[in-house]
Amino acid sequence: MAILTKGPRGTQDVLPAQSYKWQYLEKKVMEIAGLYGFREIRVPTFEHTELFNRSVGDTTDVVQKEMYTFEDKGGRSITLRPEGTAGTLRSAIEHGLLGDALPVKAAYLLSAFRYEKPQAGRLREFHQFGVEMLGSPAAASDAEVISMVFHMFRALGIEAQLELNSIGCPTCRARYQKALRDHFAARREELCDTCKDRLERNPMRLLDCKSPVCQEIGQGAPMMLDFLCEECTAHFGQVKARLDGMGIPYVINPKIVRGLDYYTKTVFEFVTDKIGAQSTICAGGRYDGLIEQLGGPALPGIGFAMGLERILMTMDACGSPFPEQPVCVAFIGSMGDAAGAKAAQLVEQLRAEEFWAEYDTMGRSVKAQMKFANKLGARFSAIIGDSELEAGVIKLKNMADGTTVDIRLDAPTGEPGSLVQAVYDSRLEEIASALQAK
RNA sequence: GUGGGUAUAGCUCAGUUGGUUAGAGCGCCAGAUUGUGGCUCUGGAGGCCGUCGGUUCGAAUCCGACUAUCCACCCCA
Repeated sequence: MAILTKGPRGTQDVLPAQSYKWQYLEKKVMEIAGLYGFREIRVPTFEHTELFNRSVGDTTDVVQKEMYTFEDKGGRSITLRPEGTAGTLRSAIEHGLLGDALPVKAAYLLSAFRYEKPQAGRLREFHQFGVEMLGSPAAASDAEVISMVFHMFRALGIEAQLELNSIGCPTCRARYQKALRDHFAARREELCDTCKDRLERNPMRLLDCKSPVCQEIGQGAPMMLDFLCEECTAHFGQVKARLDGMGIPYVINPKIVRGLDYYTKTVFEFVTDKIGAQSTICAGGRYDGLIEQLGGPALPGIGFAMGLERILMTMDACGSPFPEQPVCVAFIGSMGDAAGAKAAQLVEQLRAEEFWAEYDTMGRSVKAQMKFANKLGARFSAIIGDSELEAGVIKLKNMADGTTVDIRLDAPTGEPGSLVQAVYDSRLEEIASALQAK
């Protein structure tokens, strides 16, 4: 197919027939976030490359091989955001948000970009909803953020399992990584090639290698949770206690290792078994040193992001309910110029009352107009021709049962006999019958 | 970056051991007595059979490369 008529690899169009699902999801999560005090923040699509190098981390895959980085015409190194936390924190620091009452709670809906090989649930441009809660070191904030996700998923009809871990603070993690290196270094030569590399760069990744040999060597490897310092142990205990208290089920998964460098202490993922290999639909954690590292005050923070494409896939797989799409209330067809102008007037009256209404813009036959009205799912239709114009009356047809009522063309909008009034009346009957049905 | 599958109409897909003008369903358009939808019937439009090369008298069909796509690894949301 010609390059002009094909979107770039790893991108996806949301077509009109599907966009209502996105609108529903975005509205729902933002509403719930609002109940928890999170207000929307909007940050740029691109940032200085250095911001991501510092926050996400120089050694991570995301920074090393997945960023869309380019030089702008002013010679600056610019990167399309691969995630939302860095820009959000940069913005909070830049605008002094952290000098206000704490905690600062911000929520975002954004697109992010990573140069990866596309597969199910993984795109090069993808969309995230996420929040950042800044300033609170307490386990209560970890629990609040996690419980918010829990409630969002319940509202969206999503089944997912919460997995929880603590990766400690820089101090206890350093001790742990040393112990881990010692464990694997003893049988270094048997490890797979990537794991030999991991041994130096990111030893915690050794634990979830799929190679049977590496897994076997990993048996009996030290566990992070056993190396947590006193403070980190206490914090993790409090998070679990809070979640228990709120009745939020979780499993401890000591193998959760976030791929972004900034995480400390609590890390968590919500995973589902319904959408293929890319099963993490929400992930986040605490990042206590990050704000300071980016040049802000020494304040802790916690946040998460959920991948909206994956969320929608999960909702479809779970059979989650979506709101009904709006239906066309009336199609006013016409024959001839004068009638067409009148139809347009009538339709505008309905639109002024916030009804979806349509008229013919194609110059089609009456039959074709009716067919189109049917395709739109219009509740009512009418055809205006010379005789209707002369009589000043049109027949408004109920498309469901074929019954008609007379509408006076000259009746003002609010009066009986007018089109708008007839539509309102019909809705009253609808509501009444709906009530009776219950 | 590494594997494997796939590539025919807007969509979902047939297409025999290579053999004439490449098919179906859905969708779209138009008709089936005057100006009325759904159901039914009839007709129509719409394809460089992903691209390039090879084998062959002859390729949608066999072979190769490329590209795209899907799935998995990896990574991550």
